[in-house]
Amino acid sequence: MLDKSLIADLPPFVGMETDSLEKLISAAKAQRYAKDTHIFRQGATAEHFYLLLDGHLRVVKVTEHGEQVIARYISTGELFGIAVAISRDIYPANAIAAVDCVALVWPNSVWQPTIEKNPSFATNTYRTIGDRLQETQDRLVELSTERVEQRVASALLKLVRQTGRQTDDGVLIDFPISRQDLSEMTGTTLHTVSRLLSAWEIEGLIKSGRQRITVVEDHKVMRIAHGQK
Amino acid sequence: MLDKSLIADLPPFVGMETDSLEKLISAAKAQRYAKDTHIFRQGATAEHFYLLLDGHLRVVKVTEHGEQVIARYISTGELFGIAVAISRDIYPANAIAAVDCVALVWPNSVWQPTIEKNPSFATNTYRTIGDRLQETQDRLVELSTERVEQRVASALLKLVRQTGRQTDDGVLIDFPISRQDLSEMTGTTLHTVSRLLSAWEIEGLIKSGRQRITVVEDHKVMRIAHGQK
DNA sequence: CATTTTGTTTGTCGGGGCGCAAACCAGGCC
DNA sequence: GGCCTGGTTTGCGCCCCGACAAACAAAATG
Repeated sequence: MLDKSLIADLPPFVGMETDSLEKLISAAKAQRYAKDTHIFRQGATAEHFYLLLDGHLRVVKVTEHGEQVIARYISTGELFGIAVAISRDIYPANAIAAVDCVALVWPNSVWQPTIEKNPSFATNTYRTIGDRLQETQDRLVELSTERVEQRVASALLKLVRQTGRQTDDGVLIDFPISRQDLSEMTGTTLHTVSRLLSAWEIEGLIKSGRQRITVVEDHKVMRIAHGQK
Repeated sequence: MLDKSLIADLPPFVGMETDSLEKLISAAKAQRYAKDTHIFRQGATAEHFYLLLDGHLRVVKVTEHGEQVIARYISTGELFGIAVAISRDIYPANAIAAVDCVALVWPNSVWQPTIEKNPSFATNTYRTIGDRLQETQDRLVELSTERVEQRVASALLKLVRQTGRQTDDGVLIDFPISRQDLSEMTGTTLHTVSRLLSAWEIEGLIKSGRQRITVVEDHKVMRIAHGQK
């Protein structure tokens, strides 16, 4: 049996009353997802919504020509797959575990009553959706007006902020991320990303290895992201 | 005094009970906005939400370097400026009248009670927000993976679908739209847009004049948008 | 009607970054 | 340990498209 303490302190649930919380958690199922497996697939009918208890996953849109675009990364403590909140009956993207993950899964039928009984939960989740809309629009602006160099730098900083772990070298992005992934976040090719990272490594701004990136001189990366120099 | 019949049949309000509708409309103020004036400004504190009763307006993000990106066009019957729905306290963009417009204006204080009393209104608006999120993400994918030619063609088709008016030449986009506007919708320059439109006009796909575009051969434009040929 | 403003067209040039290809490298796995 | 898969680096050539410039056309203004 799951305990409400698992989620009580997570942002989506702050302000919820204890009994509502207990009811909610009792309707959940915990589920493990191995690295690189799908939690749900683009185009599938949306029957559940999720909370990521542990791990990192990426939300990926696939075009009809097979190209992939990473819409966002989801980190521990975030809701995802909440198609039901915006009345969508299919998932608009794939969700793929970037590392081994644990998630709570609810059937969509739980959503409506929960929203109605818990205004603070409703507010929290709609704010989340707003955040994501805003973030997506910001990326749109970025993609429209800034050059590759700046976009890759921004993406690095966003990942660092979201999932950075302090090490003695600098701040490490705390899950495996390839050049290809970065290119799919920034609308370019892995070749270009590779070239940029190589250059930055030589200049000492970052350290990187196979699917590992550590930001050493975040000031300088920020300068690049903002187009100075 | 405003009458509820003004809005009763509009999508956001379908399913609302008559007395709620009357209450809502009685809290509204109608307001006229001349062409090219701002309804609200990016960064201003969000104190109202709006419904466009007549006209067309564009939602424009401005970057710190002064470049503009058109997030979307709003047409008659749509809600806009609903920052309050997603708990934002400032508007994330400018709203500018593309033609003379009439809008209903509500103070934000009306929002919460209306949402709570009218589940169908809540559902409708959250679906709208979902639609906009989805649309924004689709544009992100487009911008990441498709070339200028396809993006401009897609933008034309979207405008035609949203605001097209049948004429004997073809389908006219029913408000003034410049090459510059199109470039700000598609992440390119007005020069490139001008060249593309000129070429398409010679091939007979469209007819265009100063701030006027008519799509003649929508099949062919669709083919371009989908990258065939 | 003359003038100014604003949108549009068109030419030329150059470069950023993509496509393609090949070699390299690190881990995982047997 | 040795193979092999998948990630990374690097070189090269080309082309799309952005930058700049200038002329033009059509409204708007008075």
